[in-house]
Order: sequence, then structure tokens, then C-alpha cells
Amino acid sequence: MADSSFHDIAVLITKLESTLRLTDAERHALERLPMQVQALRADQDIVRVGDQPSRSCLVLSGYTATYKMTGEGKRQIHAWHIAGDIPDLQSLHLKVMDNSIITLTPCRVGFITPEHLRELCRAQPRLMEVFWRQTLIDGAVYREWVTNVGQREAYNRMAHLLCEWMTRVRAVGLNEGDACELPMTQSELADALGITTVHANRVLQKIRGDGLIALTGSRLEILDWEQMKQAGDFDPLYLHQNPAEAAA
Amino acid sequence: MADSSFHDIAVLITKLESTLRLTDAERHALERLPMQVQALRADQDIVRVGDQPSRSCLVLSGYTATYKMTGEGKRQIHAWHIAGDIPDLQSLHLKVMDNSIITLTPCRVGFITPEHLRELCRAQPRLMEVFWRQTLIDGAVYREWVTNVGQREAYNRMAHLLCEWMTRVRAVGLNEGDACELPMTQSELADALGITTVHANRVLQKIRGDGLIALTGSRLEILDWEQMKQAGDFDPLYLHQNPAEAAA
DNA sequence: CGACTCTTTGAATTTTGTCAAACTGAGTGG
DNA sequence: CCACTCAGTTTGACAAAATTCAAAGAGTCG
Repeated sequence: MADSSFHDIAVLITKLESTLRLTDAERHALERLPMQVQALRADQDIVRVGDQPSRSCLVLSGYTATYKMTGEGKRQIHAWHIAGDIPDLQSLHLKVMDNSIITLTPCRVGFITPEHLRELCRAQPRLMEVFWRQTLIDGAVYREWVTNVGQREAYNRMAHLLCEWMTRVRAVGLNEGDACELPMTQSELADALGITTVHANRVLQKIRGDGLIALTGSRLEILDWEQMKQAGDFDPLYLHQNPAEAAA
Repeated sequence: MADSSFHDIAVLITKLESTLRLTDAERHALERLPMQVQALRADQDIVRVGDQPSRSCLVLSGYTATYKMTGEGKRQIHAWHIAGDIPDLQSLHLKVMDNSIITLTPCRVGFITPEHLRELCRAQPRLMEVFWRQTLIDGAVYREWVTNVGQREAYNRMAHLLCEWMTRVRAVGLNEGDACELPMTQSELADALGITTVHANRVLQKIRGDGLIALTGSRLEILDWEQMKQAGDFDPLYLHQNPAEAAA
């Protein structure tokens, strides 16, 4: 565990600036935000259902996911998080966690107390709007996931997930052209899509066989973006990434 | 179309007071909120995907739902709304609608401009927190829906939906004991659960046959709440209804 | 090398979807 | 008041999608 530093908070500033130009005052307020940095191994729960966390976490590097277990022991993953994301920003106004958060890879995360976040929001009302906006985008993504899981067949569901992943990763510059890291196992992909691991494997094989992607180890490359968008019925509107629209 | 009145905004005040005691100043600010009241027929779109709405809508009476169409013409319903809900509160910070909203029954809705809502939030910061919190709860419900559609079989999915419905309706007093109105058709239930209408009918028959509910016309009665909770794997934590916890 | 986890494959089974048609009940207009 | 319409519900037979169970490869790390 270590103290906050300018370098650590940079991922958050980068993320926020991707949709909104920050003022110097806002940037400085963010840089002064007290944060406890911690390194975590893969497959570790950061918070669990029922927790009343005393701090929020900012992903500095690595990847995490939120999930929930059903009474029958099945796991549903609701979201992936990458550098700059705050997976439990909801705990700013909801006292009890209704989902768990787990690291998919080794991670560095920064813990921020709600008091400091509130203070920041009070001092910089525009940042508050940006945070609120971010939670609304999270909601928009959940809506799309409901649609994906509810209405599309497994093949198209997987294609949609991969399109979304590439689009989000690209927005924060973690891509190399049409290639990027795909840090989740097929079992985790399956739990995000509401299908079994076996079936996830089969549809991945099919998408590969159709020449739409290359997937070796944890490296994903989209070979035919047009066909992928079509297969996944992917329209990035719901990600609300357009910076122009955010400037309002 | 008619002007705002104290009576119309009452449903919102009731809803907000169910999780938080309002001050007189807050109540008065709400009562002064300009609102255009409109009566709508059933099955009418209030807003559509791609719209950049110039006003948010508050459901005064009747029921609405948000939904999205896939490229293949399938419809996914993400949420139901009842009196006191603001289905497109998201448009306060997201300029483009990524979902449509439709009336399930004849409705009275009140339209409020984002400017007036912003003004209200500025003047009454605690109300802003309440609205933000409400959007976070919407997100929590989406997460549960992803889980429901992704991990549970049709029978349990339906049971879960009915448990949630009764719990929400009860919170605003639209129930009569363990009975209430169920204003959506089986086709709409199916589109919310990610199953076909035929299959929705079959699982409803089964739930009835098992003696868990009575369903005649649009009147739902839960006959065996314990077994329903178990069948639906229903834990209301995600609805964050506990008023005590909201008072923080 | 050995112990893992993760991926891949095959065969049988279950759940759910598709198609088609009949039934029901609440209006509507003659 | 009775046919008629129309949306919504119900049923049956068949097809497709996805799961389950079981086991074999592949890759990685100590």
C-alpha cells in the first residue's frame, strides 16, 4: 500500500478528458485527491455483495469485473472495468453493495473515501456532473447488456461483446490498431453472456472460423470490423463516447 | 395539455419521501417546479432512440416501459415505470436517447425541462443527491435484470419479475394486500424476460398451476409469497428501498 | 517434470423457439 | 342486442439452440 501520486490519478484525468476538457482548477483538485494505492493479485474480490464499503476504488491498471451470484450458484458478470474506471462509484449514494467486484488480472487500484469524493464534487460542481454522467453511462451499458443477453443468439451476443470491448479499450488508447488484450477467460466471457463455457468456446471457434477475429492467448484482433459490427448488431451510441455531446 | 398543479407533483413527493424525509423548503421547491401535464393513450411512444429530448417526463398515473429494438426487429424491455418515476432522468446529462419509452396503459405524464430540473438541483442540493441516487438505483435494477435474463430459467425468471413488480408497486401503495394490477401483456412480459410470448404463456400457466399466483385479466395476486421468493431467487436488496439507509 | 487452469471436442438431453391454429373477451357499429 | 373485429391468450407438434456430462489436449508456472 502506498500514498497517492500525480502519476496514479493520471488515468482518471485522461478518461475524463476524453469526454470533457478540464480546467486547471479541476485538474489540480483531482491531483490533490487523497488516494491509497494498492496492488492486487488476479481473482481477488475487492468488495462483496452486502458490504458497506468505506471507500470507492479507481482502477489504475489491470482489469476488473462486477458480478453477482444467483441462489443456484451461477455467476452473472455485469460489466468490465479498465484503467480510469470507478467500478463502485454507486457507493457514493447507495450504502450497501448489491454486487461484488473481482480482479480479472493483477491490478493496481486507488482507494478514495466518499468524504473526499463528496468534497471534490462540492468544490468542483462540473466534476460532479461528470461523475453523475458516468454513472448514467454505466446504466446505458447495462441496458444494452440486457438487450444483448435477452434478444440475441450466442454467436451474435459474443460478437457484440467483442465489439464493445474493442471500442472501449480504443477510447483509452489500450489498443494497437485493431488488436488489444482480452484479459477474461472463456468462462468469464460465458458468465457475462449468460451461456455455458462450452458454448462460449463453440461460438468463439465459429467466429474465428468465419474469419472475423483472431484470438490467441489473451490477444484479440478484429480482422473484419464491418462483419463484426453486423454480426453483433453493434451501434456504439449507447456508450455515449462522443466528446462533443458531453461539452453541453 | 394543462399546466402544473400541486396535485400532480404529489406522486413525486410521495415517492421521494418514501426514502427520505423532505424539508418544507424542498417540498415547496418541488411544488413550484413548472410542469406540462399531458394525457396519453396506451401504446404510444413518449421518446424514441436517437431523440435529443428537450424535456424529461414524470409518470403521474398509468404505466410505461423503456425498450430497445435489435437489428432483427426483436424488442427488449429494460424497465417498467409507475407513478412517481422519471423514466428519462438520464437525459439530464446524456443528450441522445439510447432507448425508447412507451406507454403500457393510458397515462398522465408531466413534462419538465432540464433547465428547471437543473435549477432545482442547484437550489436544493439534497434533492440533486436524491435524483442521482435514483439513477443509481435504476442501474442496480438493470444489473439484476441482466442476472435474471442471463442466469435463470424462464420459470424462475418470470417469478422474479413478478416478485419485483409486487415489491415496487407495494412501495408506492398501489397494491391491495398481496394483489395488484399487472398492466403488461404476456407479450410485453416475454420481451422483458428475453423469451417468446408462447413460452411466457407456458411458464405463467405453470406458476399458476403450482398455486403460487392467481392471474385473471390484469389482476395479479401472489398466493404463496414464500415459494415465489424462492422460485424467483428474489432478494429485494438491489431495490435499495430501505428508507433508513437513504437518510445518510 | 508435474500440477494447475484453461481450452477444445463429442454425444445425449433439455430448454426454448417456431409455426400454425383455435379460443377468449372486450369493444364497435349496424 | 347481436354479429364482427381485433388484440390477447392458449394449445399442439416439431425444430433449433443451448446445456450437460465426460474426457482429452494445450499452455503456464513453480
